Amino acid sequence: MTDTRFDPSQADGRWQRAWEEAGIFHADSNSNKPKSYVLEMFPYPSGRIHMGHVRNYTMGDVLARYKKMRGHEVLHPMGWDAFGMPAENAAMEKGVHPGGWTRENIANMKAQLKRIGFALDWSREFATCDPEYYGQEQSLFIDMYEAGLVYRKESEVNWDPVDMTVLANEQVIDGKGWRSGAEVEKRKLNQWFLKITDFAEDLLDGLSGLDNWPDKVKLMQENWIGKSQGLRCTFRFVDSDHGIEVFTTRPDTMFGASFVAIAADHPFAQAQAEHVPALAEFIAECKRGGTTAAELETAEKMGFDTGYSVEHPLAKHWHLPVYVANFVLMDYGTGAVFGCPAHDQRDLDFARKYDLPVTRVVADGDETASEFRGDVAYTGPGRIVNSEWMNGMTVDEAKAAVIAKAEHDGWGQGETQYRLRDWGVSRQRYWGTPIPFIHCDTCGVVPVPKNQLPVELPEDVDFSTPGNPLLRHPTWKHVECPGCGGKAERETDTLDTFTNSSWYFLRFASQPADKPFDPEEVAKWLPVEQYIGGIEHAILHLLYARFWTRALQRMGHLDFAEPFASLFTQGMVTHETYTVTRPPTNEERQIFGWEDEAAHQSITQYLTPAEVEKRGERAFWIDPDGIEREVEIGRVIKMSKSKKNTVDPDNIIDTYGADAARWFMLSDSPPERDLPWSEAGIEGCGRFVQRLWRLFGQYDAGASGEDKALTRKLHQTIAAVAEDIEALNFNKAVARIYELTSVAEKAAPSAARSEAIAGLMKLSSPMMPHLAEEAWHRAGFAGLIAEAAWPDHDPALLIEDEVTIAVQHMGKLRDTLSAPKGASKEDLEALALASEKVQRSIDGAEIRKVIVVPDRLVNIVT
RNA sequence: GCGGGUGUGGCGGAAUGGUAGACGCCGGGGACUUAAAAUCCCCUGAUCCUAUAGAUCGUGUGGGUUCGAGUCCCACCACCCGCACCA
Repeated sequence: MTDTRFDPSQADGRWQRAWEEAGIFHADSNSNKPKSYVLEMFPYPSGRIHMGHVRNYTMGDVLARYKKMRGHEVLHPMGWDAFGMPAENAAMEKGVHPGGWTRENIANMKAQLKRIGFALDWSREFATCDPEYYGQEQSLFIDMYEAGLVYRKESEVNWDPVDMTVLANEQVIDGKGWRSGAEVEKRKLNQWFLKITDFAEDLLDGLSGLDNWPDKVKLMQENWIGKSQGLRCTFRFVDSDHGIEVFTTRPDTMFGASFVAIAADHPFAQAQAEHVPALAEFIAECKRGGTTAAELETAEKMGFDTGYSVEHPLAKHWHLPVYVANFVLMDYGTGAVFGCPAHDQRDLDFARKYDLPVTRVVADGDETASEFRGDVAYTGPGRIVNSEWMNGMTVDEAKAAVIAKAEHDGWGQGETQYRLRDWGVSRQRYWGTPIPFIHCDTCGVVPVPKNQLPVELPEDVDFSTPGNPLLRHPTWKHVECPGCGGKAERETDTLDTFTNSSWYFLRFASQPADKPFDPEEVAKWLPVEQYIGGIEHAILHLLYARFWTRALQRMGHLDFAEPFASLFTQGMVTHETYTVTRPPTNEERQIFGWEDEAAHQSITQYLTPAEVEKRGERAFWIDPDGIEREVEIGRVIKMSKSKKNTVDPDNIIDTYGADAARWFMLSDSPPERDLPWSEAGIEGCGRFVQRLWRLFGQYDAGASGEDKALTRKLHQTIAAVAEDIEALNFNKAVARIYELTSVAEKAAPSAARSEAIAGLMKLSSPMMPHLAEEAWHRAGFAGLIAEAAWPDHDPALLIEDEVTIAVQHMGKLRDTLSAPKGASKEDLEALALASEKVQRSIDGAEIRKVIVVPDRLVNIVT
């Protein structure tokens, strides 16, 4: 290795070994230093590390290394969210075992992570598919059951009648199973649920204390929990004691009601369907199509008139028709609503379609007419009109009045509802945590005794036939009942993988063999000081983790409620897409049957960045026949296999080294925004690594002499980089380091310059640790820079003594002047008026006002 | 449909209501070299122009508040993300 070029292929591995041998990233829970727990969302072992992982873990790594330099004892662990569907898909497609496939992926990805030089405590590594982990999860699940937080109920799933399996929403494409292509049915199964709704109010309240969470995440969780206050009331069938219970958040619009609508799976609809074939058919129609909220709500509004009528609670003689409607959800409220078309868009769409009355009951400004025109509902505030005794009230007054009347007259009561639903955790799949329960004809549902945990997954499973392998396994499910000793069967559902990620951060802090965690050890590290991950987890994962932590607190396992003190959600790594349009090959013509068709004379395919040669603004591809074709450069979008716009981190590290890749991940884009990957960008980072290396080589311990300007710049940079890293503004810290590098390069040799160079080694070491170690060592410093202290800065040097004053005339910049820091307003005004350029602009006009902002600006108003 | 976000040069972006474009990339010009690579230096928002100077315009669109708006307010447009069995 020569001194003029930094060689990452040698240095990276050498320093990674040095760190490992010195064990400097092992977190010592008995240390009396202040503790920092830095955590990035652990990866699913899909096979290869992708750039999104690199970005995520580089951010956490910079913070972890920085905290260590600031004298903290840092816990920075890594593990594997190892259960999930891709492993079962691989088993079906490639005939491999999900466990073997997963273990192999973990080994590969771990090797990849190690090459990037992350400051991780690998001694705490685990995978959620380890029986030592999921066995403890089973134990916690049983605790939750005993605490009344687990229950079973019927719930609908997507059922593929050909593959005989439950499908995830993402496996349902246009209402059909992704593999079989069969029409997906909705089927009811008895499933396990966690009572997250018990904590709805608590989870909502807790958000206000999360000062270091992004507002957008808190807002999304707030909307997800969806607290609303309203009225639950009964609309009685005409001449009957029975009725339909309705929940509404708009009791103020009750006099505008024109129909009652119930969900397709509402008990009354179900009961009627038994003797009304047309209704049964309508309900079946509603059941076709997807189950996702987006699909339900964008579907065309459809209704079925049951022929029944109900009495309006405020006017018995007033009868409303009862419809079954596809836009009413059984999961929310009571599964029934009253429709007030004038003031709700969905109700209006429905009323117009079925020609129902539309009556205005809230004034839209001066518009009070009872007849409502147009197809846009009025949902704003206003006075109540056309509503008998409520006329003139505000919306809020009317809400309170109706609730009070309902409670007084006994036909309803005020109620708080949440949009949040209980969490269905049953999955009819193999590769997950087995639910530790046993079904006995005599004793019912019985938990597996804790001394029999873990309930391990059987290894000998077969994926060649459809259905859940646990259900089909010849022996696994047959057990003795722990209660009566009779014949019984294991539960064959497994837990949703979100349960695995709902407490892993506790297990990193403490992993005893005989219990899920040791509360005292956990208390030393938790809550996580900084959690970093993708915005896609803003709701589900983060809400479930908050829920588990609260549940564990309620059960006495923990004494805190919030797991993550600070949260940061980073953006995605994106890349251009490349497509080429070419004639089909003979083989393709045969496959698609296009031998003679003129219509199919070309095929458009995606190309990977590696296949494309870029020349300036254009791009080209040599096809298999050696013909060069122009490539169309498409939009910059998230890296994904299907669009082939991915870049493999291993290739980047081979070419540029780990530090260049890390530097790129931190440069330019703010961390919360998307980062567009480009070849030019990584090349620039590679050049900067070498540039720093040359500068570091000029460190001279024997140099003497001052350089006040450089020293000032160094101290300003130390303070700014620290501030930027703590705020996770890595792109700004990077810009600061570029600036100091440029200044130091140009400075003449001096003791101050050597100090600046040594300072730069430290400032850049969290980002480019291998380069920094190598330079530190070459400069003759003892020890590892990873263990060095962050440099101090002198606050006095942060203040400039000369400032530039902008001079404006009517808000437009006319001149800039230099003035001493802290100059008086009078002096600045005089200085500004003395400017020839300013005088030319004023051109003799009368000066009406002069605004002076000390140390910044003078604005002259004429 | 509901919820959340983003929008500034050719590109990524910077800017406590106070000099818009820091820093990086791309591009152009030059130095060094037999040459190339590497490196270094200079220029680089648009338009006008009598060109080392000067003027006008310019932060998605249209309004507003203010001495002064990328930043605050109102309305709109475009794009992206999430929507409960993907992780």
